[in-house]
Amino acid sequence: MIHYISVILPIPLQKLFTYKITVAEASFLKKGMRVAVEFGKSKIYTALVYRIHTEAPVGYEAKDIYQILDEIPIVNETQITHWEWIANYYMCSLGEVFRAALPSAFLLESETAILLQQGFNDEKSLTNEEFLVFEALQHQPQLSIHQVIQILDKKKVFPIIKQLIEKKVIVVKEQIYEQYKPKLVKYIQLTKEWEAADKLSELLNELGRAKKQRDVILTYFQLKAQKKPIKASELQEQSNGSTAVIKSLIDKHILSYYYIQKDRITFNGKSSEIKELTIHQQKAFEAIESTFKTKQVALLKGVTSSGKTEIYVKLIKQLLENNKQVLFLLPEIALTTQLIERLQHYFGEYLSVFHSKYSMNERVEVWNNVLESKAKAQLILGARSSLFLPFSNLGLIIVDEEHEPSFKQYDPAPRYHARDAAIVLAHQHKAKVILGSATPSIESYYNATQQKYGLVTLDRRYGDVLLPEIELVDIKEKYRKKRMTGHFSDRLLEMISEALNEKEQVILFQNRRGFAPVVECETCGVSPQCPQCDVSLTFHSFRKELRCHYCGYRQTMPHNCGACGSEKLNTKGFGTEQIELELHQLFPDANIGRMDLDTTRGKYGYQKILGQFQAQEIDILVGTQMLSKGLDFANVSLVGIMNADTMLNFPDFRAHERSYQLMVQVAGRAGRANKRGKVAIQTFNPYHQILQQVSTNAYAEMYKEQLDERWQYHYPPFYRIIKITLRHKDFNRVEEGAHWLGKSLTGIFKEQVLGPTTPAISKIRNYYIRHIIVKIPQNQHLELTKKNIIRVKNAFQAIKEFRSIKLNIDVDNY
DNA sequence: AGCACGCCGACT
DNA sequence: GTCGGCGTGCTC
Repeated sequence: MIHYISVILPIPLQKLFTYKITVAEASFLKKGMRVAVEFGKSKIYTALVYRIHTEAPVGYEAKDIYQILDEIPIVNETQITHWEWIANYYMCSLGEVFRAALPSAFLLESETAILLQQGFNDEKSLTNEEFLVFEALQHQPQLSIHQVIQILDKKKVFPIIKQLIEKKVIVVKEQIYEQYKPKLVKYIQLTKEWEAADKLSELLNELGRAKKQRDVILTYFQLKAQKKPIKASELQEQSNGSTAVIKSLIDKHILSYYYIQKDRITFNGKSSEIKELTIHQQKAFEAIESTFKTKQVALLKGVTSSGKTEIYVKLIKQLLENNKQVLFLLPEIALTTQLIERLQHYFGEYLSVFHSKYSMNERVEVWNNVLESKAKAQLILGARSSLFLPFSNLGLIIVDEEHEPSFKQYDPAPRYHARDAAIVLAHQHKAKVILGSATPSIESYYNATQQKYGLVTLDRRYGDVLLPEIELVDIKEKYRKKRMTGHFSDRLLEMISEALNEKEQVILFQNRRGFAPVVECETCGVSPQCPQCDVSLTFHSFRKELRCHYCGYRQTMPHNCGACGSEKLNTKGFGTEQIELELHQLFPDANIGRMDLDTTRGKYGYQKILGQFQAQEIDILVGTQMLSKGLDFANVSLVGIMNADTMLNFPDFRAHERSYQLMVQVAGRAGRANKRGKVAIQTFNPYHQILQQVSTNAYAEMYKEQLDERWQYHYPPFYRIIKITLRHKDFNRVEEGAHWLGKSLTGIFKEQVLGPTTPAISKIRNYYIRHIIVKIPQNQHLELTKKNIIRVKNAFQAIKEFRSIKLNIDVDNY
């Protein structure tokens, strides 16, 4: 009897592939273990055992497997079922899900390059073979697995590589992550005994003759008046003291040091006890519990700063006590904020963080801990990909900031929505789901009103802090009356000055980076375009260059118009850079920071900026929507939205919903315990219904209007959308292909097909793009629809002229 | 996807 | 005469 295994390969092919195994291997292997297999002429892939059987394949001879990679399955049955749902629902291959699901360290391929790990010197601990690889790496920067095979002159090198990784001799290429060393900054404060202001004279007395020390203390009090944390270096400099003087004050227990990690946001509260819930929180908590008796999903709609986290904490605690695993999903960017640290305070030893920026070793470690259901992996905090961890006993999934678009993966496949996939996963585990948001997505709120989800609302802010006061500033009027300075209205400037005078911080939001999105010739009206994309180039004043935000193309800013030679080049529109520049001129004494893609390059870029903001080294922070994600800064009293109109006019059926969410979220950054925050929204159209709704916090009204529109124009939640994208370098080729595909689909789905349409940006990186949208009414069979689409797709790709057209399908592209 | 095979243009 | 362009087909 010959034994076989069918395996999943990490490639976009629908099929499973069958390999031959020995009897011994057949009894050892289990579904969910990895094997290395040869595929094609020379490639070696990591594959996952899907089925062990004795059915000889017909039509070809099965190959032997190359090697077994695991002792025990690293993927469980539930996961594979979940993957199958994803592959099926989002119309991609199981292999693509497999690839997305496993940390790359689990997917060693023959192409994988091996590099030397810095700092290894314990050569004696290596075996002969290991030493050979080590030595080879002394002479060349990297090795491929093929080269390792040659060097060792044997076929099975995976165990050796695995050993070398474990011994920290080598790293695998994808693994070169920027090493993050936390930088500590020394801050200084008075000790408890001397903290009270009335002790100042006593203190100065005490110091008596020590003039230098008295100077230091006096300087300390001066600096303290600025309400900022005081850096040790700053104190020393300002007081003309020396390290010795400060040292002696430290020794006398008058001053003490404390540290803030420079690049990282630090949590500066100290509580690690789980807080008592307020009455409102407690009510919400109980409502969730009773919802869970009859429903699987609860939507928790809580205004910003209502203390949703405390409710989560209490629920998590309950589940952990019952030995259930909890998954806490967050949008990618929110993961670096205070929330991690807060939860670490509560659940330190049970919590692991998992996200794609973590190093490969860390991710493998978390994976293994979850697999073994270890104590420290009972609560997982992570971005969307943590959905794929090998949970065996999941009790609750929390999707915080449920409305966030970053839960949807756009590229590459699987194009899944983590919120929706989480609900399915929870269902498999018979677990519950909480969707939390201050501004729920229309779909989720609709599901709640349809009784599909339970709805729990929390509309009191913690400590009854008032919601910020929102003021709409009509800049059309201001321009007319000449009350604008650059892009600032007199009103906004007034508010900024006020905040600065009070030593409070300001956040300014402008959802566009760079200096100006368009450069235009005054004489002939021509503006420089990207040679590879259908967009005009954005001017970045920092490097005096023009950049394309889609392909990264850059050129130096020309002196005259490329079309007519005129030297009168103007900029149109504005971005964060320009706002920053104007601020420097308007408030020369303020410290201004900017946070956008350009200043947050590098892994810890934005943590650094946020750290500075937290430490109040920055008074005014200008940024893009990065600013909106769950950051709480105690000292921010004013949020300004520079221009609300650009986002409102975005051509997308969700533009209004998104604008509402974004503005409410950004506005939520303003305000603190003892003072009502202020928000200024500059707009040309203050009567726009969305702006009115933002300013009056009228979610229900916004929801109703949006829902009507969705109904009228056949959008979700009433219709599902499948978006097909076609891309090709040849304009005519896509044009024809899209036309053909559109016609075929229309043949089946009639007026439910929209397009082909040319997107607003019709070319990116020299690829011309076309979209076709299929709308599926609720009563239409989804499976069947997808089958039909796949049939048409196959027919499309059978036509040889169209085969080179890149085609992708995005289900629920929102 | 990736890769080999294969058939046509512009170079030593 | 060859190098290399990318269209085509296949991968257990």
